[in-house]
Amino acid sequence: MLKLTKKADYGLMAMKHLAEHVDQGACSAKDVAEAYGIPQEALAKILQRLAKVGLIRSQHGINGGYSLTRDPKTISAFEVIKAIDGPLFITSCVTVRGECGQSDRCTIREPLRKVNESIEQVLKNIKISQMREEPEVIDVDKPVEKQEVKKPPELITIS
Amino acid sequence: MLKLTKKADYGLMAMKHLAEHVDQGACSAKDVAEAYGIPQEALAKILQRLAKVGLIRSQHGINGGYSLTRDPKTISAFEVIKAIDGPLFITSCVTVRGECGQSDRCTIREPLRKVNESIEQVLKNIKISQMREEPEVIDVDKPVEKQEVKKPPELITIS
DNA sequence: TTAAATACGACCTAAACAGTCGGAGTTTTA
DNA sequence: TAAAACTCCGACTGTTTAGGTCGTATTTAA
Repeated sequence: MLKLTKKADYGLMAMKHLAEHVDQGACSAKDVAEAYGIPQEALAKILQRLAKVGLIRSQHGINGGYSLTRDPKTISAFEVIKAIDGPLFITSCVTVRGECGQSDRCTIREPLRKVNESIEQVLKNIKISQMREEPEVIDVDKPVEKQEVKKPPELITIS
Repeated sequence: MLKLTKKADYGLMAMKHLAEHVDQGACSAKDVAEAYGIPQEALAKILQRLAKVGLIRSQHGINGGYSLTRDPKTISAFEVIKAIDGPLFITSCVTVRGECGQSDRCTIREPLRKVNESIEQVLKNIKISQMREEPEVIDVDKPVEKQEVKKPPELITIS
């Protein structure tokens, strides 16, 4: 279905939360979990993985928690997702060795690899600091004309 | 993990196969399955779904099978994947109604929706007729300098 | 020392994925 | 025209994986 896991979702939310609270020291997993209604233990495990790869640092004990190690402007969604879900491949065929389980000549491997690269670039280009909820409300019942015209700089090309 | 299902993989392979054999009438599910080592019945079901949405037409009886209904230049990977796996959303939050199960204010919904749109565009821009295996061999052991510079027109921007 | 927090592993449940089976519908051919 | 050969079609079943829970150990500040 080509969708992100919930863990990755949670991780992105947590990273954004940490980015918005850099001034007030570390945030505990409990705080973040309660803020968004995420199961505490599940989030804790995610934060541990983010800490393991160095995206955030952990602080034990009272008033401990997690805090960013870098400027949120420099942290991409790709890094976060990769840390949580592992390397993301659009298809099971596309591995490092490029071995297709079923057939020797899966004829669509190379084109899909390019698509994969494109998606990686999209995710690499969006930073934690950019992830702000726009106040725009999208009403699906009353079709607004301008709704789809609002993103001229969003330009995608594939060779 | 953000990966395609095998069914979508199979579907794309089959569509490409049909595109390459438009001149010789319909191809049976058996033929396609044997050509790529795909379980026959599994592929049959996929082809059925593609037929249901009108991307291909089915023909019963001897010498029957499936054939494209449109020019492969006009069929995008997005259409095929959507027909097989259903509407693809990068995150479980992003539904039509935009309701996040856990929390009322999942603060990353809008940014991820944009990413989702970008990925859709990538998949819409690649057509079945374009999916050809390039002869270029990528050797991961011997790092080639030019390897990453080979795609200047592959340009992606996100606002 | 105690309370509050992370760290880490094992375990369980539910849902989606991957594949299989028998049945229904067409076309051919004798 | 009727049976046989070939194909599509839809329901069904195992297996994997994601998502979440629990328990315990470790660290730190008050």
